[in-house]
Amino acid sequence: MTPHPTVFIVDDDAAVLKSLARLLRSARLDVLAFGSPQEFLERHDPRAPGCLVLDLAMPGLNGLELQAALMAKGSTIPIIFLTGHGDIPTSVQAMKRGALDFLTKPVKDDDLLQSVKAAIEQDRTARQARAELDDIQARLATLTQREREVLIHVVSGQLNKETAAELGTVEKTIKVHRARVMEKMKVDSVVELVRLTERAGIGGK
Amino acid sequence: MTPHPTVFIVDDDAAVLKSLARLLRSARLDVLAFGSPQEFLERHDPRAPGCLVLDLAMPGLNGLELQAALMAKGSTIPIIFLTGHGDIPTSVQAMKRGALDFLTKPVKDDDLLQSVKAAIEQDRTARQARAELDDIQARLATLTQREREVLIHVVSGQLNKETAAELGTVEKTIKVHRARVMEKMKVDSVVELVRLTERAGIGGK
DNA sequence: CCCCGTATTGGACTAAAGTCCAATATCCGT
DNA sequence: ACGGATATTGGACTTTAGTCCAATACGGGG
Repeated sequence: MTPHPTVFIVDDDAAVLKSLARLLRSARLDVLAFGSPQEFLERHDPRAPGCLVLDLAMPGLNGLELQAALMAKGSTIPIIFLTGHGDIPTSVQAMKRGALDFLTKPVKDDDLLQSVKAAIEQDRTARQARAELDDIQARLATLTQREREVLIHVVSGQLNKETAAELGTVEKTIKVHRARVMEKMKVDSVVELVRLTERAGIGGK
Repeated sequence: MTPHPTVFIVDDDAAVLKSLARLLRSARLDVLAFGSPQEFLERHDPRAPGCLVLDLAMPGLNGLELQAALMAKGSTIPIIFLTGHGDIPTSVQAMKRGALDFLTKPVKDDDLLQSVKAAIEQDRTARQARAELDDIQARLATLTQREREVLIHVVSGQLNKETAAELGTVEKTIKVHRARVMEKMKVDSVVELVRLTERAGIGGK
């Protein structure tokens, strides 16, 4: 079902790459190593679960740039920076942009493993939340334009008669749309409907 | 009404303290300077809006310890660290624990001002959110035990008859409680009630 | 012992929502 | 032009929820 989480490693130093891969594999983790950020950026599938262990200083694209590029591509993979010559402003920058951790070489095996585990866990919960959201969106997508309008009014707490007036139709019609909305959204109470739409950012106030 | 936001500065170096205070005051900010973390910890009122500019290395309590102490006290004041001799692990640690920024001395005036402004703004929105939550909690506090139970069932999407059965009473009684709940919570639709309780972490699923 | 807050219940309706069955009226694409 | 999706509306009820007025019951406090 859900593929195994993978630890992606990007480092231009082949020796480091190999050593990191060995450490992680010894902890029963699936590892995929990349020798350059470009390679990772091109080949990485954002749908793959896991986390990224990223060297900061690399030729071509540095770590922060790769982080930005991934963000731009919509990837939300948790990133753990690893660097030998970083400075404070860079680390702070990385953390502010959402990096999960920022470790310095030489890194203690246990520190890295701990961080990787936390990253994988966070990716897992983020993906789960995302999946639920996608599910809601999928249901929303089955609604017709009119049904969507009615939905908005319903989760705004309006009465059918009010909705009817605002949409230029009669209460009876609204009831029909409303029933279809409940059915398509797979809920059996307005309360559930409110919770769903709330998560999807609809209706608010 | 809402008091002016204040920038609290804590630094054991009197010269730095004075210079920072002057810079911030020149930007029309209210400033309160403290020469030691203990002093700040004792005298700071968590209700005061603003942010904290904190030197990392200080005798007695260092910056991170003060951060922890404030957190333990329930203070959510945004913290901007300022340090001359910090290292990456410390900065990362501070950021992970919620620091808003971590700057290095000598700091560019503009960097600090920018950060302080962001911190004040974040404090403002956090306080606003908190105030709304407190308001909801206050209303919840006016409910009787029974009314609270009914509330839970209502925002779970149950019918009055179901609630009645589970609470060992009749539908009529539930209606009365329910009406009182709506009145005390100051809402006029179940939809609003769901949104309120959602924010207060009640009912979920 | 009486008053107040709380919990309950009845009666009598009004309002709102939901359910079935059925019937038009468009618009769109094959 | 025909079939399907979409939007609308009616009629006829059944369920739920909400509203008013009233009344009983219980536990504390004053």
